[in-house]
Amino acid sequence: MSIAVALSGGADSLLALCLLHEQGHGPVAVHASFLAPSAREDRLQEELSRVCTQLGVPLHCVDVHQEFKHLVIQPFVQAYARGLTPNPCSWCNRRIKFGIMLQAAEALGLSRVATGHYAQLHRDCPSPPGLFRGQDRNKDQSYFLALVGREELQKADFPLAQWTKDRVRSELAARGLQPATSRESQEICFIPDNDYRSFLAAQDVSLSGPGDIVDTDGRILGRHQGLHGYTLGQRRGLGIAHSEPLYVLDKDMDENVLVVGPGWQLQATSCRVGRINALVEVPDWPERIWIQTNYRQTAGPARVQVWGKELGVFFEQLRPPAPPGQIAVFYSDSGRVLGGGEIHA
RNA sequence: UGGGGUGUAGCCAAGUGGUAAGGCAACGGGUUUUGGUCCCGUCAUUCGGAGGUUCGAAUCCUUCCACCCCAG
Repeated sequence: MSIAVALSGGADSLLALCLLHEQGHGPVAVHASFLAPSAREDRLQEELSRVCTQLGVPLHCVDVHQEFKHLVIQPFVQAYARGLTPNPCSWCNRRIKFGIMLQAAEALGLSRVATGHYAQLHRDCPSPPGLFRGQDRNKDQSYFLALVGREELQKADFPLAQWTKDRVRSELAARGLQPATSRESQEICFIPDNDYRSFLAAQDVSLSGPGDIVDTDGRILGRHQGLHGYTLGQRRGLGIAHSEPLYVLDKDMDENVLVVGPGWQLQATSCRVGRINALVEVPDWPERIWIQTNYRQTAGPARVQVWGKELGVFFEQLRPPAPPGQIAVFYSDSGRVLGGGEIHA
């Protein structure tokens, strides 16, 4: 009955709040600050307070920056130190938005949490809840929600499921509302200037130093500045003049060597996925599923095999390999999220 | 020191008299709630230096310089 709306400051969650309010759900806005207190955060809260007053909706601000640090930032840093390429947004959705924030909402007597995600939730389907791609395929964010547990998704709500991005702004304008933050949320929210390498260097963690860049024959082509600064499939930043573009093919953490090669060598036939979050029990998955390993990537057909706690995924066609640490999401033909997990080596 | 070769942007490189291709790298921008990818744009008034021939030279001539290879 009572529902919390996770209000970030952006346009999407604001419209989600408006919609629930207008539909008579009597929502309560909950804003969680992920970062340590700052003047910027204070201003944001003032803005949100003003907007909520204008709407006539109560606002609660909760400080989750300690939890965010332990559950998102530190795993992010540790993953990079181990040579992985983490996806903090996916874990944030699981652990913070539909973890800590959901708990905070429940503590306030609210039983559900709505967000501004572009994804659809169907409760009337086999083994509910059914998480589906958003109506706006260009803005679909189901990818980032694939790690959220079934129990938590039962308590979720995505009011923008049927919406398209361009309508959101005009609808807000029609209501005389302006998002508190003008910029869309993009890039890693806890990293200034979008410079994750500098951020890592400032952390209390040991990272590998410079080393050789070699081709698949072992010829030394250049130097790298620490393997954490590179990810599988990366092209830019290698600084190697060659007859054709070179991409990162492998990170050898033991030898501290970066292996590069031309684009045609960047092809994979399979991958291993662990830490599976199954939204549909794996035995109930269709024989042929669609795997997506990046937010903006067309999913490709594949078959899966259960290997203990992992899934072996076999692609029908060659696809670019996904870096270990990234999130693989499995879809059905109809765009239902069957589950997600973390890419292993 | 003889003999041969080469010198075009950060790297590779086309261009042999008609007014400097292309690739890579780099940089800038676009797309994007991760990292990346991808797309678009910018990037030599100048061809090792100096003279000369010519209406006109990176391209021909002279000379100097640098580097490489083979002889010694």
